[in-house]
Amino acid sequence: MNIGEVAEAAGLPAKTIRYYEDIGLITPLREANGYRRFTDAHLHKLAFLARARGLGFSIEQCRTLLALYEDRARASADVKALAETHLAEIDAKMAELAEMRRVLAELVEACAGDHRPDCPILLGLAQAPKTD
Amino acid sequence: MNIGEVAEAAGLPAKTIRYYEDIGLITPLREANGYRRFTDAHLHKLAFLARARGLGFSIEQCRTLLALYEDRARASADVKALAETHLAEIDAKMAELAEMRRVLAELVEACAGDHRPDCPILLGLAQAPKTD
DNA sequence: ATAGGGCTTCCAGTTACAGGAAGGTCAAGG
DNA sequence: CCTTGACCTTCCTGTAACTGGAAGCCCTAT
Repeated sequence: MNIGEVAEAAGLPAKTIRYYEDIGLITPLREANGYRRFTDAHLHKLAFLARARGLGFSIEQCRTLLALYEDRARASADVKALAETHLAEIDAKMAELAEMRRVLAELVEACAGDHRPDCPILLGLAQAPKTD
Repeated sequence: MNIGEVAEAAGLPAKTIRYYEDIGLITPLREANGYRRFTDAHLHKLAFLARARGLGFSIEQCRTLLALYEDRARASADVKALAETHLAEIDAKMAELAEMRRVLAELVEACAGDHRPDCPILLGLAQAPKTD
């Protein structure tokens, strides 16, 4: 397969696949004309990466996951630990967003949103957060 | 005030304040020796920025908020519209994270996490997401 | 005179790509 | 045979919002 075909099949932009090669995540073969050639195994790996990225794993985490995936002697505990780390990261981000949302929603609700200049949102940003 | 003092007071790293000057968010005065000098008004602006950033507004949104803040003739509707846009962004991110979390948690739960290599997490990444 | 702490500018690195330029390759059509 | 268009290649730049570090000036205290 050429890069276009594998990109389509893996659901990744060709640009991204070239980038993954750059950083050593995959190593496609090369045709005589310089074109990259991908095997089914490459496609499989790319699809794996696409899904791992889709779950929010960082590139480095994906690199580790891929290594574990290809290590027949891995312990599932290592995979689980990595996944739990990431789960905790997700939870931390969600909590941060939820707190932002809470404060922002409160300000938005207090704002009339009309032609007048008085605005509780700007006031809220200008003043120290009230300790409620 | 010098940059160290205002950084402390605004709760922003000095580096960040220099960066904000670079991109034109604030324009401190300068002493004869080249040191930046900040007034109370500058501090006020920086604290405003710190809080807006803390709520997740982008730098460009902060720029707009600051302009609205300083425009006596603003309409609160404009502020509210911006805040609501950002609220929607937050909601979108939270939904994305929640979906990641859902799928990932499911995989983690299915994984024994022991010394054996069998791992539902890796299987889940390797296979097309099941349509449940 | 020197030691320290704070200040300056400038450059590089971070994450995970995306956009675009300049140019080679290949199959089909005229 | 030539051209056209769709692919492909590499290389360079830009993104967001800083952070870290180097080299060097400024000021105060000892």
